[in-house]
Amino acid sequence: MKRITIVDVAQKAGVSKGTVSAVINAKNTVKPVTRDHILNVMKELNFRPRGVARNLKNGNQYKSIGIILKDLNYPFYTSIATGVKEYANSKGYSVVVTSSENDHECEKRFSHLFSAKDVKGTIIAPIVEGASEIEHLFKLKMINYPFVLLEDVKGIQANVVAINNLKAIKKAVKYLISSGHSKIVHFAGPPASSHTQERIEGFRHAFSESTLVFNKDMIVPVGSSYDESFCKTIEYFKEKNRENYPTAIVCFNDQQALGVMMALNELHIKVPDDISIIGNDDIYYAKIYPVPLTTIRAPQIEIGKKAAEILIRNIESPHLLPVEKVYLETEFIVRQSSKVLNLPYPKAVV
Amino acid sequence: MKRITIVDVAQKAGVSKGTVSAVINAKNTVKPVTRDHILNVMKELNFRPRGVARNLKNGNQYKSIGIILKDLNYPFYTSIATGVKEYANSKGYSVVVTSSENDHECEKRFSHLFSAKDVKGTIIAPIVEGASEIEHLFKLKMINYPFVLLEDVKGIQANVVAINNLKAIKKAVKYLISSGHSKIVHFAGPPASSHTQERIEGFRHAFSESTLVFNKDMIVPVGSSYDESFCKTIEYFKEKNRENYPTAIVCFNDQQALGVMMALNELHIKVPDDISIIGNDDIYYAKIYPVPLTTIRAPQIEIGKKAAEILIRNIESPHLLPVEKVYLETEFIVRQSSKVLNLPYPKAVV
DNA sequence: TTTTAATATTGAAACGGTTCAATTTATATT
DNA sequence: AATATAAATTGAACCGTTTCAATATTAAAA
Repeated sequence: MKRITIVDVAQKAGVSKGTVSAVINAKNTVKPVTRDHILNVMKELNFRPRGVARNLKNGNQYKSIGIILKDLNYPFYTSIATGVKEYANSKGYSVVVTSSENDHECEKRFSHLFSAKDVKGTIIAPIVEGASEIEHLFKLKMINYPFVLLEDVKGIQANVVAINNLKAIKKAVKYLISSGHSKIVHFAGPPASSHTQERIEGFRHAFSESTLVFNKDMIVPVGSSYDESFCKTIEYFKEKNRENYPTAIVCFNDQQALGVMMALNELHIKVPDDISIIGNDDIYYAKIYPVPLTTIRAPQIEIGKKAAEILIRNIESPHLLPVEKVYLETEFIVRQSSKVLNLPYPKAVV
Repeated sequence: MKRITIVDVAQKAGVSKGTVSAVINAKNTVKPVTRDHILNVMKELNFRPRGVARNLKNGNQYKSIGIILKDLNYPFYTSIATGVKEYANSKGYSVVVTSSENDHECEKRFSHLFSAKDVKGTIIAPIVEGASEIEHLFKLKMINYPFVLLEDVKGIQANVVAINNLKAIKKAVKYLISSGHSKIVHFAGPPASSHTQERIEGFRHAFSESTLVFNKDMIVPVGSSYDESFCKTIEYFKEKNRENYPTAIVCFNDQQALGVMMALNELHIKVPDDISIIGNDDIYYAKIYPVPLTTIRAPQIEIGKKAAEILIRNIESPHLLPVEKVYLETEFIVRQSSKVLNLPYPKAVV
């Protein structure tokens, strides 16, 4: 079926392309009767002017950048998007967001989509699992399309803004150790995620730098979703005697931590009196809970802003810029889900 | 500064446009040495082929639709987006999401952006406050650009998929009344939102259909954010004697309800023993709380799917389709934040 | 070396609008 | 009615790519 163009409208209405164009663009040079007639013909033919064609001549009416997240329903990502938006808007860019839903094909499709739609640059939370395919990133590089990754990807030199997961977890574990915890476990994230590996690594490192010894039973495979974590937690504690309970759990992320806390609530295990819980990310909902969550705050807004800053710098530069890699610091936030067991120097009784 | 085009590259590289184009498109007809040379020139000039121009000839490589939400950080909206995505993906469309952040200018900008970028159609959560401007919607209509609204907007005939707020709240209030509550209040949403008005209206209606009488002290202006609702709740109860406490609060939405519950927790008022709380929306996090929230479930996924269905039907139809308006039913979900005070026919003691 | 086949490159015609100087038509003025 | 002016319409050039038949170049075969 042939696509309806402005020529079809012009023909059927018995006018020139120029006049139809004037109607489309609401110019006031068209005689009302002509205008109405053309409008009618447009409706009859269901003519929809192609944005692409309109913009070819006009150029950059609207400047925009894109973000490809992994999950639109996890507040961590939407907060990053908020940061991106803040910076981008201040520079006159609109931001469009998409989510790959952890699907590699989807990520590829979007990266092409954005470059095809003249979205000037894109911030990508890349799916990196094992030997991940990155030819789509190479394609973007080839056409000098500006992009920034939210996670380092091996095998390609590209801009990155991320946090240091290893260091972050280490800080948390060391805090627990120094507050007298010795039975600490890590509820790990989804096996495919690179974050999972980095956080396990950080957990282990913390032990190697302390007097405690690491053993691999300390790593419990759990996953990141609330439901998974709720179920796995119930299982985990059902199989154990009370004297073998850990005194602290370092969670993969806050969503998991919330699942853990709900499960413990169900099991009548008190947080933080019986067990300390530490989350990761500091999502919005981590505060909205009767026992606010101690967590490792990733500066989500800052990540977004920094990524947007680098992206827009690249977009606006007339010449190709060298690659930048930025790792932002995390902040350990103590709330009420964790507890100091004993201090190195016990408080004197007054 | 002049924009770099494929002609500049061709000239500098001493080849024709066609060859450069072949390189850009990774055709294997180019001699490696030529290819490398052209690639170098592209880098030197920082040449970025314009997607718009590439797509003009190519046509619809990628089909996509857009969504303009009001707030990317409120799970209610992102759940709708998830529904949209499910349907759209099944039909081969990619979905791009934006948020107007309750800013009317932003909404306008995006609606133009999408139509300009050849996003085939858009689902819009319109900002309707007072006599809201809707000329941008008229503009879309004029060019027969397909769109679906997530809220009815007065003054324009357009596709709508929404819920019946009035009916929903009414159902909840009637439930409370029939379970023996008589001191019921409504914590209202942001004054500018049309939802706020509709929900107040529903609240009032429920009374007019019962033996209880409505008075306007039952409507407490609170707002929708967590922080606002936390503070206002503290204030509200600080000013009251215990005997004047309501026995039930119908909240504007779940986020507000969570703020209320946290505040009550702070005030040592027990939910549901002292007060019943009813939310609205049934967002994901309404379940993730030690006292799971009784709420009025808006079928978010379904809303998204239905909107996408109508949108895509319109996109793919060769002729202009008549306007559709769909109102989906809400579901009242009783969890643990509400309590039956006394049944109409008291249970016999066995 | 010539012929043939395979490979690489060219360049003009699209793609579907917008723009704007030139032209035509309508209106107002003398 | 003729002229000047204003309003409406036209149409060719243009935006920056891709496409593909035609051509030029190179490699293989005779």
